[in-house]
Amino acid sequence: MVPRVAVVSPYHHGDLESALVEAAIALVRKYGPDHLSLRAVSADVGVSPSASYHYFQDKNALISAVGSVLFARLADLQEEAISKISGSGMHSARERFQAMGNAYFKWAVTEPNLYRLLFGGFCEMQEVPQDHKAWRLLSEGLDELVQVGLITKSARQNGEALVWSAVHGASSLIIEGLMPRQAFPEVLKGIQRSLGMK
Amino acid sequence: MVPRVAVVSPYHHGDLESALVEAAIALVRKYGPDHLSLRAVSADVGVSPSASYHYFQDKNALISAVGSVLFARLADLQEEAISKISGSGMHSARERFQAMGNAYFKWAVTEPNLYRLLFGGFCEMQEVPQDHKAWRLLSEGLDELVQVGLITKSARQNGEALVWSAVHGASSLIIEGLMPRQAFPEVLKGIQRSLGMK
DNA sequence: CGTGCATCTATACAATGTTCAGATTATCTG
DNA sequence: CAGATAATCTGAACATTGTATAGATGCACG
Repeated sequence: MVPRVAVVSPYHHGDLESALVEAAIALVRKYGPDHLSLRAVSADVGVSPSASYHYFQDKNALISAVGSVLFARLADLQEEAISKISGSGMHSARERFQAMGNAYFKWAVTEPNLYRLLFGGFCEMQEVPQDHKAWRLLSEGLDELVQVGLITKSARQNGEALVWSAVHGASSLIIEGLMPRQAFPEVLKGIQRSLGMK
Repeated sequence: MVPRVAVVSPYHHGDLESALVEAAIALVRKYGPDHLSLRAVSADVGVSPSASYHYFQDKNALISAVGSVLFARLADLQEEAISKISGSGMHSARERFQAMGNAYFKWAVTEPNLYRLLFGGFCEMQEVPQDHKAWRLLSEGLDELVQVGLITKSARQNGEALVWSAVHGASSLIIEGLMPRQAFPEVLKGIQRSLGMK
């Protein structure tokens, strides 16, 4: 028997669930989604591998939890980028729209492993999140472009699909090395042409 | 010196390298890129797990080999779809262009696991060379649109980036369940608007 | 104070990637 | 055509992984 004195780390962690998620994010960030190990996550938190099964059914469940956290954070980054541009005219509306796309792309290239986990089929995201912040931001951004008269109402219709597809596609192809980084601004211009933006 | 034809010998396989690649493709197709097992691949071919290390440095090398095979096959499918549309007028040029995008998308939705392996960061791919069939088809398709007068020369500039980004992005988002299938035709329309296509 | 319950540990098991020594066969040399 | 040499494959081994099960631990509450 080991003499048991005052233990530094308590038996009950207190907030193990989110601690596991954060540790998983850190490990995916470093080594990629396919090299995420439940045991390494648990060890980083200072807990036995079995402990995580109290909060997540299996490894996939943890990954899915990571996915929704990351998706929310990406939306936060976009919102932050938008909020830095004030004004209500045509100029600032366009800049806000571009800032949204740039924030998305910037996150992809600075955190390719997190991006892969989020959009690479690792986490099961079943529903089309119409009320998700990311979708709301895009939708409201398009609405603003209509309101300030930069695009027509008919060009705006279903604009979300084209915009998200092009921005996501370019980000994905670029971080996988299939396209040069310099292509992204061109894609942004193409999106605006597609919307008939002046 | 050249390895000879496949004489059915229990010990020497004859064409193990490509047999491993084909078996890997079949397994990825079924179970996804992250559940590909070297041992299962070897077992399917009827060979010891160690045998594959004579042809591939490690699991990643096999996956990368699978990747370039798949990329070539995707291009073949696109070429086949294009070749089914004859004629040299504006109408057939547009149809060929659309057929290319549709073939890409169709492959993505019918083989999501292969698509994920190819574009999900599993295989280390270098920047797609200008002389790759997939790039050539896209490039020539855009050139044809200019030649028949469907788009202007200036709108065509760097059109590859926007087209590939949008088609790839839509395919990716749709197979991951983030976008409804029905959004793809809208994206195709958006691409044509972006090119100023009549 | 002690009883119940949520939380965490220990142990075990099968599967995986990978290495290495050796067995088996094909090919070449004399 | 025989024997040597190189190419190809096997077998066993090791560390690491996800996960299941049984038991230990400590908190809240009677």
